[in-house]
Amino acid sequence: MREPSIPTDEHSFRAQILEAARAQVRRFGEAKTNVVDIARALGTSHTTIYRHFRTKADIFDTLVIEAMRDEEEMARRFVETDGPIAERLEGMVLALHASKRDRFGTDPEVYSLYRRIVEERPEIIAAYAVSMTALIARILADGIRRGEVRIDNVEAAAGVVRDAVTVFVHPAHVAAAVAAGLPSESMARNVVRTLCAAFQAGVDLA
Amino acid sequence: MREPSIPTDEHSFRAQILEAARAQVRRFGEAKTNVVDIARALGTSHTTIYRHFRTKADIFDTLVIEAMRDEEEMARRFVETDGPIAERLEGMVLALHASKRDRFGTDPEVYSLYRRIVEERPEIIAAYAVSMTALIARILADGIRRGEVRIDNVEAAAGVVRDAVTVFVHPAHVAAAVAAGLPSESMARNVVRTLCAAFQAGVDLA
DNA sequence: CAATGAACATATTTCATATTTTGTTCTTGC
DNA sequence: GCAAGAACAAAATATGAAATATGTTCATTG
Repeated sequence: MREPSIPTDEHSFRAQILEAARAQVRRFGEAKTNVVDIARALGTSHTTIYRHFRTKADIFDTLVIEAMRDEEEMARRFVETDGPIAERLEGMVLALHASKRDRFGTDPEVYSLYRRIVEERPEIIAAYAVSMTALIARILADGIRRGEVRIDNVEAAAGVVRDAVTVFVHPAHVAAAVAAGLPSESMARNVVRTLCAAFQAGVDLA
Repeated sequence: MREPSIPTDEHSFRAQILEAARAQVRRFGEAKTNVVDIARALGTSHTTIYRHFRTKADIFDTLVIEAMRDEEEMARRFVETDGPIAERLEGMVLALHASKRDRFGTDPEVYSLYRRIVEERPEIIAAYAVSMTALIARILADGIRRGEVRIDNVEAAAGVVRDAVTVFVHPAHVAAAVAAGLPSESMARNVVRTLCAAFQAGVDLA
């Protein structure tokens, strides 16, 4: 047990490093962010940083993984809510989209760090996809229980939702859609409604 | 009228340049492909190339635009075929996916040129999206005529199909899916089936 | 003793300069 | 006269030395 007054307790100091790194990226961009500067911003030396993170890349990876966990948490709220699954799925997809759009608008530098890492670290996005598919599956299972939908293969149906809405949630697409001024919200709503209509009518999936 | 024996007739020479450029990219990659080398491969000087293309970027853009036109042509075959629209849409999406997967496998260097240009030239992909949406709309309209589906807003429905299958057709995603060894074909089939089930049951779209 | 920072080796980036490439213009030869 | 190439200016890129950043080791200090 460490003294609680010392703010360099393991977890909170890690969090401080991550926050400092994010602030640095936000203000100067990823390219101009180095470990020494992150350390200086915290009033320490870079060696100390390396006692908490293996490499600089590890810091950035953790930043992105945490952001994804936040998104999962946000998505989970729609799993744990009551109500028609059409509304919950729509809410979930729109929330995820809005969150990306927001990040892109308010923190472009941090967002482009996310984009780069998502692009070159497939295992991170694969894990995210697995979690998200599980959350969608839980909503769909609720729909079956509530008698709202008829689905013979919940796993496959969840995969369908995940794939069909990827274009509204994937960082690269969101950035492109914002730049192009597309009405992503209504496009996403249409897709989710169509999927739900299918599930209400019943689909046989492989 | 030029002499038919001379192979440097306007259209065919443009085509030759494009072919030489593609071959150069295929063998040495985009980075090591320059206009002088393309010219040398054709036994001419680079000045001659510039009489047919405004810039080097123009050559590459044309290469990509032609590839997209080929894809449109391929997709158009499914518009002009008879049969249940579920089969035609599925065939179209799987064909587009297979075509990308194929290019990626056999011509990785050329494929990565496509990817780069698609990423940084939104207007090219926007035009592609418009054409593709129109083709999808024609298939859906056929479905209405044949009494297979009930759709109040064909344009919106075509947009839904376009967005939902983007993940199986977009170069970046196809590359990632191949690398990850995902069963894209069956995933795509499931999405298309779900969409068709919805259209058969009837959907109201904004 | 346990955490920190100074000192260090290695990798990466930067910066100035040389070289290549792009795109244009002018000349040559048919 | 007109298509093609030589010659050229401007832009981009390669090169190599200097500077900076990353990651490790080890001595220090509280």
